Amino acid sequence: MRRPFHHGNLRAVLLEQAEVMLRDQGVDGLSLRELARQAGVSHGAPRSHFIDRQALLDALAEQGFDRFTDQIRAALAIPGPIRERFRSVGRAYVDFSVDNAALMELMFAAKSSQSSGPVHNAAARFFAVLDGAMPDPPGGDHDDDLRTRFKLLFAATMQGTATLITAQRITREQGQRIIDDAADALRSSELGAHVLSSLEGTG
Amino acid sequence: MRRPFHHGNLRAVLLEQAEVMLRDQGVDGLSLRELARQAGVSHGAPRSHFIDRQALLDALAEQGFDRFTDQIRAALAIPGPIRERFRSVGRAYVDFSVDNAALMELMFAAKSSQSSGPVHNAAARFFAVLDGAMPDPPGGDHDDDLRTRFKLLFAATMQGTATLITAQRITREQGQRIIDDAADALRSSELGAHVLSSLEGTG
DNA sequence: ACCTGAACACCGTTCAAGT
DNA sequence: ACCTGAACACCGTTCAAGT
Repeated sequence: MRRPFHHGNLRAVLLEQAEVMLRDQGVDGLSLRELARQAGVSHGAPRSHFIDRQALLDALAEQGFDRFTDQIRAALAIPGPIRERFRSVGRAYVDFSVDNAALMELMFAAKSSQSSGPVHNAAARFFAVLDGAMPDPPGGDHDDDLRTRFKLLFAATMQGTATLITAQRITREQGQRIIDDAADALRSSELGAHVLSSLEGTG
Repeated sequence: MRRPFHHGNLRAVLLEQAEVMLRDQGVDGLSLRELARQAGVSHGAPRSHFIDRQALLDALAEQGFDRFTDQIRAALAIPGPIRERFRSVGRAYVDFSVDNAALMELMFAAKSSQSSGPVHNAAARFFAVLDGAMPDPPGGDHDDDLRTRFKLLFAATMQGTATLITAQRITREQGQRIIDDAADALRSSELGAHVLSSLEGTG
């Protein structure tokens, strides 16, 4: 029972194994030839599905953004007051980032910050959902600039917390505490007061 | 006038060129053989100064932490009220991180988060100086846990801001705004009130 | 349309040998 | 102590040829 000439499933298998390899060995350890070996095909075979190594990394980044988006969406689905929403999103953001550290590097790499293409679109979808963490106030008389500043401040805190945990400078527990403190500090800040006043009781 | 057998300066030259290469091509583009070529030595020569590629990367990370430390120290040297100190440190942190993005990756890589060795020590010195952004209150009756939480929250915000700029998700100007907003939000927060009350008028 | 396999130009690492 | 240069085992990429 020899393998057929056509694998039939190669692209999916390569992506799946690539993710395992990425997690275990990091980006540097991700080898196309090793991937081909594991899939039982010749080293030239991946070329039919990914034009080069970067194309495979881009596909991983795209997939990563989609999964990340799902996680944030799930966190947003949990009902509760606005403070609880932020904590919930923060937890989801940090957890995903820490559990997929090497993947996050790919996703946020300058290379992947393309101005078009599938990765760009997946990233755009992600940030759109993340924006949903703070729904538009019912009135509509909000200051868009203040809202942006508020959101970016929280996004930066989440991202930084994730980086510090991944770099093993702080523990996961300390990271969780940072998120909680950030949610509190933001709420009680002048910036937060402006932005959140019209949202109280929304979630 | 042929080159002498002993380069005499090879280690320093390799490190210097490696930093240029790191900035221009990223970590992936940093090749020992290319480095040797530029220095006019054989490809085996670097071995006498760096046992392997990672050893050179570690040396770069160590150097990076030392320079980063200097930048933070310079920012702290500027006199002013505590709010201004935080803005100043934040600017320095973000500027260095963005201007040395590839180097920062090395410095914060899990590989470099060693429990001993020169890199670990350089990192420890850095974080000690960063701690100095918030000097011990004169009274001494402060809550150490609250201070730690306060510092980590600000550190996470700086780090996250830098990452978002490097990933080209936000502009440098937006990043600067985040730092300013963070300084304000922290100050007016309950956490900030507890921690900073005994420090007002210190700087 | 998908895969093979040789070929090419790169790597990092090792190590005996030279100065 | 420092450097050379051959050797080895890996890469990614290209491309004619096979099915």
